[in-house]
Amino acid sequence: MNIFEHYLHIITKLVSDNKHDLKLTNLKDLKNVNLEVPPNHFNFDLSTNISLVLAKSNNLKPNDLAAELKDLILNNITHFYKIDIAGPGFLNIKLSKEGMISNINKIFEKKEIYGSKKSDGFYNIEFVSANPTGPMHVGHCRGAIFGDVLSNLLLFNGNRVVKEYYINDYGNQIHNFVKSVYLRLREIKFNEKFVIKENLYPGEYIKEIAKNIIKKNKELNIDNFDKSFEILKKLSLENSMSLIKNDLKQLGIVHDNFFSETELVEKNLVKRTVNQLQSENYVEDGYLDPPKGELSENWKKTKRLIFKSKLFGDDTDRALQKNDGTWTYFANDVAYHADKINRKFKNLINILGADHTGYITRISAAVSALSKNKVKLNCKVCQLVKLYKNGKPFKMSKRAGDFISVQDLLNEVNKDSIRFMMLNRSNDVELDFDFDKIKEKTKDNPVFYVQYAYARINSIIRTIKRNLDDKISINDNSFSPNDYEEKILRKIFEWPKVIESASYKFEPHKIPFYLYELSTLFHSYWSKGNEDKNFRFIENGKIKRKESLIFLYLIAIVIKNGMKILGVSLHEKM
RNA sequence: GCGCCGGUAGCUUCAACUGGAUAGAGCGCCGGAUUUCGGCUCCGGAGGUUAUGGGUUCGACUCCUAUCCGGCGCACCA
Repeated sequence: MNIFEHYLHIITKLVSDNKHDLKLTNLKDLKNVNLEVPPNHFNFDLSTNISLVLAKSNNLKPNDLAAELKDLILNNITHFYKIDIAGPGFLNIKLSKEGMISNINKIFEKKEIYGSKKSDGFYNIEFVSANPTGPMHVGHCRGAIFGDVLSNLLLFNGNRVVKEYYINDYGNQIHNFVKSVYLRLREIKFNEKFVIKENLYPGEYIKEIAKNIIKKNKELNIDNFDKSFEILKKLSLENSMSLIKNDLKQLGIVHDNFFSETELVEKNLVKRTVNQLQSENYVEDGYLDPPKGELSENWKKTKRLIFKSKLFGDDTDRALQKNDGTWTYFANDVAYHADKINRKFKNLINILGADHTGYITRISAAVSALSKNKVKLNCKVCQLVKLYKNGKPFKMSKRAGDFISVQDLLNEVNKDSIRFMMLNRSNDVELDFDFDKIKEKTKDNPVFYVQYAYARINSIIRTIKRNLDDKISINDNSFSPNDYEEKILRKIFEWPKVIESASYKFEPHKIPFYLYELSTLFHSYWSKGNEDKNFRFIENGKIKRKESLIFLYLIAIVIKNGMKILGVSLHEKM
């Protein structure tokens, strides 16, 4: 239920039914007509550019057409009671009491699904996919939360969504990781000193993993690295994945599916995918262009299988094989995406960190080639997070090899604050994450501010001995909102629009922004009661005006729906 | 050098509903309210050539183009 869509449909139908009277011969631009929120100072509920759009294609003066449309609309739509013509020919519309009541009652019926828009997409969202070589660090956090909330958003609209984690458990990094565990094991068992060398993982957590492995596998033979590699790999990965899953869990994130790169290779999916592309002439045995940047001395022109991603707008073709003939990371990833396509997803979304931007074109090219342009891959990039504490950049002064982990973050601030703040900015811009601000109980801390609004509402509801779950509706026409309530109502009506635009553009940050604005309106209304006793909600333990009760319920519904999508908890008391 | 992202008020903060009206918030600054249903809350004010030049049109922060500044990326790594 979106009143903008609803009335737009009614208005355009009305106009096209009356096109002769209006002397409209050309209605092809009707699809460009929109119904929006008018700028604040106009004090109207709806605004449409219909006369501007239609005047142009019909050679009429916008203001003349506007005058005729105004009468037509007012005479036919009982939910509207006043229309002004503004600026070059905008129609600003005010809802009638009947219109308000009808829409408010619909919200009370919808309740926890108010704002959702019925869709039937089938999405695969791949996010986090942190290398399984240790616990998660801050860099993963933003993308993790972004992916999770985007999933919630799409689910809210009724889509089917699979949240997926691609485990990069193959290749050199894993080899180095397992080697590090191996050396730590020997350190424990044979007292051999662990020497930090290039490519080895020095972090303390490796010791923990090693201890863990020993504890559970007393008989484990570690005389020879190559011989025990496979079993060690398995044990090490189990450990690191459980670290990661624990981090995710504490952030409130649960994936539906973990997809292993090793399995992909073992099941021969890479070879099959490459064959498929080869038969369609997208893969050939050839030579790569030299690298574009500084010429490296290591670069040699050698023949190998390459994917012709230039055909899909990439600036160079991409290698599928390394010098030694094994598959590149990219080749495996292409196979992985082929598998996603085979699983019949209609929409693929990858959430990436800023350092993977350069990868987007080639993997998108691969998806286009594999699906014959039928499946769309959307890559959303999360920019860097900069941590601040006491006004200064926050760095952990631990010894080399350690980094700021998700655990470090969770030791400072709770999951709710992290989630809200990580989303309180567009994914396209760098984000400053300020520890001090998040702990404040002030308006500066958006999480607190929104949660506080909800707690205040609950306080009132408690005082008058009602419950937010009570059924409520408007049953008579004496309903008469004041100025504050009209503003709040407009904001409430905007909610479905926020959801639509957030899900259409994959921009969940619009939700925290919106909730903050809604909370501002509420706190402002509340404070009016300090100034002027007439604006207090309660007198002698009873609600004074039934209108205010309606609005408290409306705000609570929307805050609740919004925070549920964000995965941030609310409290009745704080 | 090439590619991607960004450049909006004094600001190491950002919004602007996929081309609409007088470009909005926050911080800071100036002024005011408040012995409360629930606490650092509220109201008002000043502050702008949207990085710069050109173009597209009834209309541009938004699209095109050139330039400048900042970030990230440019492997046979993952």
